[in-house]
Amino acid sequence: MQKLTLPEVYERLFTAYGEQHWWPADSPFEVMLGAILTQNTSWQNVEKAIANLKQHEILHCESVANSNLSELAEIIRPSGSYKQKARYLQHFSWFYLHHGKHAGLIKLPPGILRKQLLALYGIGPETADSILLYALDKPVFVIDAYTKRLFTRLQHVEHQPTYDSMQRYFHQRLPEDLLLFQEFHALIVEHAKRYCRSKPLCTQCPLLDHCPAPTQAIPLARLA
DNA sequence: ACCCAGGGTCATA
DNA sequence: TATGACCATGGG
Repeated sequence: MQKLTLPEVYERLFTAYGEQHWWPADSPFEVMLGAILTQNTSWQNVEKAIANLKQHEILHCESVANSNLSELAEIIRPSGSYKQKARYLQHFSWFYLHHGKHAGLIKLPPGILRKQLLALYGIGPETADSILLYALDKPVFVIDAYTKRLFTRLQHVEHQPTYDSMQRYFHQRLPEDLLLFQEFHALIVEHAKRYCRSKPLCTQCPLLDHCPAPTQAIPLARLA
């Protein structure tokens, strides 16, 4: 059993699952809010929160920035951790309203912009990179718990890799291609949904013959 | 009843 | 630096 290269893994996932059409949203701002709302939360619950925001017609940075905090919290309640996330959304919306949307901040180099995002309350590395990749079209690879689990399992990295080391691994081995980065991460998530702990890897897994212990699930919590 | 979800912050040692 | 508690809804 020899190790698959990253392009080979991508090819297999793409062949198995096809285009994923990420990120599902009507505007870049909706992508940004979705990236915050989906923190440790199923996308199904995020959809409910976004539907509520649309129904109240406040899915704009001016509206969220100026909304009443407790009312905003109730509107996004289905997404869980709703009081925290209401603050996150409002902080981000203020930032985007005053420094992003009309100022030239989003034209800054990705590395500079990434630091600006990371300085915001409620935005960590994965959320920042999701915003950069899917809302602002910057070629930045997104690392999540699924990515860590899969590529630990495929013996590309050691146990408990850090976010930055994992990201460097992908950046060094893949061409800097926006659409590739967008599609690859979406495919990893789709793969994880099909082969998660409750649904062990089976004979239809496109990576089965290169997985050393396919039926042995690694708890996500151990890969944080 | 438990575990998890397209994480992040904060207090503690 | 490295764990652990906490956030909190909804589905399996």
